[in-house]
Amino acid sequence: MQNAYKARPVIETEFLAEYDPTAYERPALAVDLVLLGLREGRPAALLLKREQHPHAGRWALPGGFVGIDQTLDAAALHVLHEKAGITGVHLEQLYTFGALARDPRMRIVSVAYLALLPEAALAEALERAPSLVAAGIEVPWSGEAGGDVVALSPKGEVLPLAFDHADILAMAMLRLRGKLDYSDVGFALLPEHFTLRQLQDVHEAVLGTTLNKPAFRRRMLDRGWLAPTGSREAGTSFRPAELYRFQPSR
Amino acid sequence: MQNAYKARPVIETEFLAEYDPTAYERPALAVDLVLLGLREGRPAALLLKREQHPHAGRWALPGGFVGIDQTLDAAALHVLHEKAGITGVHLEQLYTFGALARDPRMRIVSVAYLALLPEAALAEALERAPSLVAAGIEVPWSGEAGGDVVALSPKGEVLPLAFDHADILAMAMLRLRGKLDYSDVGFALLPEHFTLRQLQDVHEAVLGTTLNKPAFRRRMLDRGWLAPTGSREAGTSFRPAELYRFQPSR
DNA sequence: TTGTCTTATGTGCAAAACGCATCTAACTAA
DNA sequence: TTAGTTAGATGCGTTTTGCACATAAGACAA
Repeated sequence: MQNAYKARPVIETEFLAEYDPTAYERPALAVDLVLLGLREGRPAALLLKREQHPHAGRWALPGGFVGIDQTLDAAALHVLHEKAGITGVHLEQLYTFGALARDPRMRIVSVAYLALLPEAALAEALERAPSLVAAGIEVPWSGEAGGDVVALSPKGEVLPLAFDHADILAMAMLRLRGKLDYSDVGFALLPEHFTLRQLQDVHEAVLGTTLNKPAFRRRMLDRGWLAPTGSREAGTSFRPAELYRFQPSR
Repeated sequence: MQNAYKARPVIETEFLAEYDPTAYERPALAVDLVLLGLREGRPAALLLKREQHPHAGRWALPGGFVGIDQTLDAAALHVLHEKAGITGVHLEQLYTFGALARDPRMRIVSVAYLALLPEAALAEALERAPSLVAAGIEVPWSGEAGGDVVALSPKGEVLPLAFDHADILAMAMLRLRGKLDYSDVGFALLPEHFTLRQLQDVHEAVLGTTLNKPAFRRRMLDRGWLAPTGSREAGTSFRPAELYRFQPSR
């Protein structure tokens, strides 16, 4: 099967490209952002309705091309700023999508990013960019099994997604679920001060499960990431909960 | 701080690019492969010595440009085939590196891939591509802390790495360590039939620690991924171990 | 003032997972 | 037959986890 190679040594067929890569046609390079937050205890992503030709009427992730003098992270920050009007949120690279016919107009390779928006940032984005819609993301698989996701309008209608953006959203949920309980990403969805119940709500919303309260509480407190602020939640008609801050481990 | 945006709605500055993206200069797009296997119980990556201008004399990961009609995975498989002469090994996308001055010649964005080579595939690559060198990878941090890695020649000399390939190697080790005990990637470094000891050796080499034998054995057997073949290891001067096959969970 | 409602927070305990020492099995070589 | 070596199993104390339940702290209404 691979014996055809035994006879001849490996030839560096790329050496021409190494010397004159401009001789080859290049794919266009873009970034697409999953702007993810929580609405009423469920994951929600900010989407734009496409008005123009390819996939007109379908819903797309905010994105943009990568400038020749722009790093990938800078391009993602630029989209965050220009298309959602926000800064200062958690942003991480997700995966790079390079299928040939992702975009029917031309070959575009897209580096997907995941931005995590606390409730305030999500509201701010909706205010600053009125064309954005917070679509509920249904994840019909459990754990890290993977699979499709469905985007729903605030009224509950299924939103058809443009390009391969359903795949990108699925990858975002998969990665977030995978990282949630061994990393500190969960805190990126919370305001600076939060209660243990809010932290548990974040985990339950992302994982799509319910969690045992005393066990969750113990596990989180034992991690050493939570610093009590001394003050308490206000405005409840019952016992107010302690407010904590996220303290990155020393 | 972000109030400057309150006055004006978000403008789609990308719409020109959406219509005529060829008007913008594009970064070149490449793939770089971490070909990782184990040599004498330690991680090893296949590197090429650069003979030409940028970083001449330094050691680089095999890579190549992404063709306009090539998916990213296809480009990675092509490199695997042309530069290492192998096929049929585990290959997964790692991360995309896009720093502005990664390559001094021009702007090149590179999608890094991780290929996991069982011992036979590693030997085959070394035979088919004699310019490849199996460099030992030292990982001087524990767990998933992250940090630098060092490449060593077979004689133990430090090999200076080209471009940002040290970062790519570090990312490869980080990801592999992270995935090792919740996924089935470990089996990608083993032949079809293997003993529990060999499986443990793989885990120990990747993690850079020793593991408790009975606990490891129990954990692996309880996962349901191991199917006993009924036959036993040959050629030992002591009790031969049972050979297992990897059986993806039903 | 007191009792009720509701959620926060703490406790006790059984089940499961894990680390570790140790025991037995199976094979070679002398 | 015996020594040497590693595979594989077992027992047990410790740690982690799941879960039921008890107690604490606030608002509110009678």
